[in-house]
Amino acid sequence: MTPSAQSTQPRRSDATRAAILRAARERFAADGYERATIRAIAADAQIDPSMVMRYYGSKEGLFAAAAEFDLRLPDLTSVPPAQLGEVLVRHFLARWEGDETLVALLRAASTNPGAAERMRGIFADQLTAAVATFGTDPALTARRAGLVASQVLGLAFTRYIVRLPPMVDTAPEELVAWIAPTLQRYLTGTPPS
Amino acid sequence: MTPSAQSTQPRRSDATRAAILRAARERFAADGYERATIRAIAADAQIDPSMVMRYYGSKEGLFAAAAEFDLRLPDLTSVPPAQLGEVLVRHFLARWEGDETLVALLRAASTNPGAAERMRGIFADQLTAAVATFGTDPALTARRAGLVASQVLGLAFTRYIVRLPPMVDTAPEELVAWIAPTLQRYLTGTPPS
DNA sequence: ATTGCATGTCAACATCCGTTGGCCTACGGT
DNA sequence: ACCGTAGGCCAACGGATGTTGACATGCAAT
Repeated sequence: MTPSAQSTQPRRSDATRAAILRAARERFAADGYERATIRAIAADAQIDPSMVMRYYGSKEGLFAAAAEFDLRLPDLTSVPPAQLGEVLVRHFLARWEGDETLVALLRAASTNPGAAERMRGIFADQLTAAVATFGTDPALTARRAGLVASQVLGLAFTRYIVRLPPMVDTAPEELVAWIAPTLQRYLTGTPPS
Repeated sequence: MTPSAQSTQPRRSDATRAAILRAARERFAADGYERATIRAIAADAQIDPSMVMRYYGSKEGLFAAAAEFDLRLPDLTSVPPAQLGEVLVRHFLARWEGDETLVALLRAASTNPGAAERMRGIFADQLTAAVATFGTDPALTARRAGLVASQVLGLAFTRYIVRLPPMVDTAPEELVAWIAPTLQRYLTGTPPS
């Protein structure tokens, strides 16, 4: 422990590590897991492919590091219950437009089992936990969270992956207006008979 | 034209072609486009990889043949307007469970541009056409169809690809009950301000 | 100044992939 | 019975990919 008494002293290669991670996220988001090659990522980051192996061990390890993600869901207990749906869609849409990590994860989850597992974790843990904070019936929270995930992921899939023209061209605010009632019902609606 | 006067006389290799196509659909559905190798498909069909090339030209050509698909949407004009949503979810769910072609297309669409293009065609053409048969405002039909696609594809993505536990465990009838009102509103609901 | 270690480069290996061309076999029309 | 041709198999090529190891370089502590 030489200069600063931090638990992890800053390494000289941090810039390189960050460049690799940034390039990896771009490539994974644009091409998916298998088409995104280590060589292409290294070229983008202007370093040698072997550095990727040194710092992240393997392609799987690189993806695991690049796909680290937090939904950053707001505290739903401080949201008026009638606006839960609207708040959620707006949050997801903003989170998706601002960070390509989720697109990378979404693309990779279709073919890579590890990515699917990670996606399952994110939505089963973070989203379910958020729904549980205000839910009444614990037996239904998982199902409500799953339904919300189905609509939110469907929105992302059609807008960012398949790029269905109507979903790409529609303004975010209009999407929010259409989809918010759906999430609202999934979250607080009475379950069907 | 020996026996029957059909325009395309049956070839002796039809059984092989069908075996290849069946194996291809399975592999594409299970592994996605890039992980599904021609060698593995040929092994499943118990033939030589070169036969795939002879009959389908290339891997792209094989996929194009294996991903041929028709949604077989029912005639929506003969459906009571209040039940449009329910009829549609039920139809999609049945179509998805009964034919793995759609799963193959869905998986491949994440990474393969051609598959995404095909998916765009299916939903932009077939679904939009079906919605247009009863729609009142032509300017809105594309958007309504896109919203329906977002929920339906999200359902498929979470249930068959990511395999989110709540979406996998829930019975089809209960999913129909939850999701039908969503499609109903996307199809016939009044647009937001 | 010298040593040690992190950083980076270069070349190569082993494997797998899509694809190709040559060759054998057996059916079907004559 | 004969022969053309379609069906099928085998071996190989060219290229790409993940991964590895040996070797250079430069910073930092002694």
